[in-house]
Amino acid sequence: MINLRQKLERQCKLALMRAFPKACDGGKLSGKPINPQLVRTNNPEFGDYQINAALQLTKILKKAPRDIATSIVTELTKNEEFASICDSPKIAGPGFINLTIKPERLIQELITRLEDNRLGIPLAETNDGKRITDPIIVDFSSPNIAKEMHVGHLRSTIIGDSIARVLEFRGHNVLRLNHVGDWGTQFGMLINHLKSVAPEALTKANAIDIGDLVNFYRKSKERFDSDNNFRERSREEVVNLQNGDPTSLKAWKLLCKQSRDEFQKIYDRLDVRLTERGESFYNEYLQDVVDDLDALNLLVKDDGARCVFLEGILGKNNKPLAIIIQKSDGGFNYATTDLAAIRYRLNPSPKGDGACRVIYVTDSGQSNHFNGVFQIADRANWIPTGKKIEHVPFGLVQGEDGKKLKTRSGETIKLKSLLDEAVNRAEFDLRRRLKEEDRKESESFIKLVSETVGIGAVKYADLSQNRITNYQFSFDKMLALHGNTAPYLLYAVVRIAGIVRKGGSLATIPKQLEFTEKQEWDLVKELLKFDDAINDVEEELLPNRLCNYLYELCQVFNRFYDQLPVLKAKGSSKSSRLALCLMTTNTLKLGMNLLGIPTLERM
RNA sequence: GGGGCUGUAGCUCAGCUGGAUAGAGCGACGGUUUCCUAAACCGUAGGUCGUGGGUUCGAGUCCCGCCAGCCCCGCCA
Repeated sequence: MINLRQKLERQCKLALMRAFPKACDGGKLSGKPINPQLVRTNNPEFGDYQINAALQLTKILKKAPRDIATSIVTELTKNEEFASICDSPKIAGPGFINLTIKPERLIQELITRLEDNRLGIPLAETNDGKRITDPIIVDFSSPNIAKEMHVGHLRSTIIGDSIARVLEFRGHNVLRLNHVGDWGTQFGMLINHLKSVAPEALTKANAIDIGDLVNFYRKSKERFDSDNNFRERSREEVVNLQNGDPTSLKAWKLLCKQSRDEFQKIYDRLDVRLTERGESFYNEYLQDVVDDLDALNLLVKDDGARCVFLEGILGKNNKPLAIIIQKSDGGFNYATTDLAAIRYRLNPSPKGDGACRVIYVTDSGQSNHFNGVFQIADRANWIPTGKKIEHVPFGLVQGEDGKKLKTRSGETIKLKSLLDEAVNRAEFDLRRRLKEEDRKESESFIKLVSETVGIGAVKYADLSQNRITNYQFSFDKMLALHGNTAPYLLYAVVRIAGIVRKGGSLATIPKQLEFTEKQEWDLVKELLKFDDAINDVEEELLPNRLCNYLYELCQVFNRFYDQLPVLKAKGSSKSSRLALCLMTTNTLKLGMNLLGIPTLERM
């Protein structure tokens, strides 16, 4: 209820200014404007919102908090707009002012949203009411070429996608960038190996399918580690590639294409859309980074390498921490690439993306790195005022033993096999249930439900946890039918679809809604919190806020569903309850969609 | 040695500009189905919010110290 809340906030400020004009003027002068401290209550018995300002003002005003509260309430009730939104405010406890939204106002709000295909979520605008056109970049997923996607890419891909979806829905122009590792020293050995095992691939088109890239990578690494001659030729190959040698370039492109095709299978399955723009894209901008930092006198030669020493961050020996921009052999490394990327992304078109906000979704192990790089970009004045670059870190994926997730033999878990297992388990569970309930379903139904539940469970388990902390991966927990899981949420949607199948129509929205039961009002109020949840995700980039909301909505809905009949209700009660079902299913479908999880009609 | 993150019920986790009695789920114990998918709902038990200070009318939340765990720390990304 962002709009109602904003109106209330305005009325509260007005009331404060009228009740205590001197103190408010003083607050303005001192740069600390007096805030009504309007917050949502945590307990329904205190109404919907509460004003906490009275307690804080006791010192400034030298009055008892309840007296201050009385003065605020007096001013509030004089105001017509306030009176049209809230019942008369109540002073409670040491000086809280409890506000309750009028039921007719809640119904009005609900009807507005029922008729709005955006469910009351506004499009993002600037302060003066214009649409925001500058893109927001979300940099996520970022696997390495010639390697398979593994569990380490899971969180970035899922969290990044959800953040991008929420921003897109709010109307932002979102550029989803896949900053793949497609450059660097490892390509020397890969190209070298390719040339020796499949030279025909470099002369004919589509001559070869490398097939198992992981195996290919492993074999070339083995040779690199054991064969001096091979190692030497690999180093030369890196130079060839960087100098733009056509054959090396062709080999490189071939490897990239192979990887890209493999990645795409996973992205298709996860329904994640990405624009590939690998590290190599920034090659031509690297030298400028060095030159410009040098011109700004930020570069220092140390031990043969050219570095920027960070301010306020000490490394070993109590010396400022150095970030290497150019290696002693003249090569660049990842800090250089990231700096070039920052410049390109923030530079206006056509020399850049002209982004207003750049979001990096990577594991928290890179926090130090981004801290350093952002500081350098800032000191070089490469971040125009009003533009934001932010690291969105997330914790490790751990097994149920609390250690980094590995296979039993200690290897990294492939993303594909992880998804397969989730889907297989969902299928097994579904078949068992069908048998128990003596239901017959087609194979295509079983496949669809298993895939949706399995993949949805993996995504939801990840998203529903605060991303900052490490995340304990458990198939049993994510696929559980109870608790804060994808199956529980999916089931609520299915229940509503069941009502429709049994003769309830959600097609027409009644002009008048009538609610008499507590369970109905609880659901109304919960439904109206959706915009707050979306707002939270956009501001704090925490998708778990949306998950928590959807979960709570399901709990409130299930209580309603369990305790009140819908189809057997009479007259306006039936149509009003159907309207609640419609709003609930619309909210769940949209909410799940913003998490990247499709819903089902039956399961 | 330096830096970052985390520490909340037996377990996994929420806790939104500091606000009233710290919330879920799992697990445990007990109850509910002639009724829209019981894949649900209701109830009981379970917490000195790592620890010691400080700020505040008020601290799980902010500041400082300490303890524990995880991660990172110049020529890989």
